Amino acid sequence: MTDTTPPATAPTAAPTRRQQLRLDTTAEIKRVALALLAEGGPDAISLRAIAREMRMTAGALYSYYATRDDLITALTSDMYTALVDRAEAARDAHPTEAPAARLRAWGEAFRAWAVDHPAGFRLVYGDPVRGYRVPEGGAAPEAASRACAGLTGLVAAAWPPPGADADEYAWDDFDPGLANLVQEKFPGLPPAAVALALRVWGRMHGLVALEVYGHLRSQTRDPARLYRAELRDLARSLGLGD
Amino acid sequence: MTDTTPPATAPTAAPTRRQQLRLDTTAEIKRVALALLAEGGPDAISLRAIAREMRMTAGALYSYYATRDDLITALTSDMYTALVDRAEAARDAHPTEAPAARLRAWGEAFRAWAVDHPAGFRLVYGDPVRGYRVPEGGAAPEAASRACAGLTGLVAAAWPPPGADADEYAWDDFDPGLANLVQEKFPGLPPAAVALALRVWGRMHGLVALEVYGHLRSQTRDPARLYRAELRDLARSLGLGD
DNA sequence: GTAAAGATTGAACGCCGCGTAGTTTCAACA
DNA sequence: TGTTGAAACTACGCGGCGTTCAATCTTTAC
Repeated sequence: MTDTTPPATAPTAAPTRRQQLRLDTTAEIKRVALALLAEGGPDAISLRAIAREMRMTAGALYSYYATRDDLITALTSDMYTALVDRAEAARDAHPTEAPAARLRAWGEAFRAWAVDHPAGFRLVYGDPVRGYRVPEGGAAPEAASRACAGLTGLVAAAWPPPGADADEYAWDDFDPGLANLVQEKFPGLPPAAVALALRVWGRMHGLVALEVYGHLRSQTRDPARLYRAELRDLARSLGLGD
Repeated sequence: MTDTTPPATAPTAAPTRRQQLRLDTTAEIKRVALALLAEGGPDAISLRAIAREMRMTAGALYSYYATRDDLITALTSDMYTALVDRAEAARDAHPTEAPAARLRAWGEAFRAWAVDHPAGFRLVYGDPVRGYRVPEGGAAPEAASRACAGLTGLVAAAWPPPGADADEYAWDDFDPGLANLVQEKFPGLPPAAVALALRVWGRMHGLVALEVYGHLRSQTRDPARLYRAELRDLARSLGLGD
């Protein structure tokens, strides 16, 4: 019964059973960490708590993540990517001919995700975990670029907006990566569109951040309604019909 | 030389030298805590760190604040009050006849304060310190009400806005305290104005929050310019001339 | 079947936090 | 001058954290 042993000619290509288990455990660590995050906020993510939840010891986790910050970084990337995925999907549920609907869908998805995952929102947009230092590169900046590009696309569909921006912007007013991405995907679009996209981002972010951090709930009982009105106003200000 | 000793008829009214020293120390504790906050963020506020800085021991601080949370509460109130003070002062530097200038001054002051005191901004609007539970009443909610009322006043000066809100709002859609305050200060103003004020708040908050948490600095090199444009747009959307 | 490689343990280290005693210092007051 | 009482100090207790390391168990490979 040993004649069918797979040839060891491709030591790295074969997904060994061991590697599979390793992947599963890695995924479970992240899943547990996210659950802890959702329950107790960013500070609840501790290696010991994760290990406790998984009936392991804290030291064992070091086989999977070299350090706690690496784990946090992975979590942040996952959350950010999930958020952008959801926003893009919501946007793409509407045809290109309905730019207003696409814009509003993006905004509503942004808020819905934040309300569904308040701790994730804090992880991505708020104070990171105590003692955590944000690394330079990685997947999180990539997700941010995706978000900016997506918003710029929504702005591009409405370009030029009615209130013509008298301000002049240059491409090097922005992050080179983002500028290149936009110039490539939307040729002919002026840099002022990126500025407008960032403002749109801020406008979508404001009410959601206030709500997630509990500052709206003590003032009004229906933040969703406020946000809907804000999005309607936003689309209108971009010259997109209702 | 003892005949001029102040009469001890008012034992509680006389600010004893001892009480004075106590007040001074209390103030110094807050000052040191704010310095730590500015340097190391909200999590840097610990009784031990404060005591270290003041060449004291942590236990001694318990003579001044019953618990750490009380100190945090006091700090938050101070910061929030300072923010609203600054916004109100900036607004009042312009005459009532220039509502657009008043609105923009409020917004610019809001951002300027946040950029000057990023840690304070996080303390007020972001994640509070680890393990800290926001108390029910106190000065912080009062400052929030002041902020809302101030914004409502700015909205009232532009009422009704051009894009007539078709939405109907009722007074009990909002916090009773805020509703009463607004009805008292601006009689005749419909509740929809409060909704608009909250949206204005969110709009001012969005870009500032992104900037303070570092999400804007990696995208553009001049957040102030974006914010200025946003405020201009905001005033325009309220029907206030430039 | 056995030996290598990997995964996991358990204990330990060092650090930090909040909060509570009991004791000592020292300035204000009579 | 002696008394008093607040403020500060020392010393704990308790808990949690990230991280390391030798030893042990388990799976894989030959």
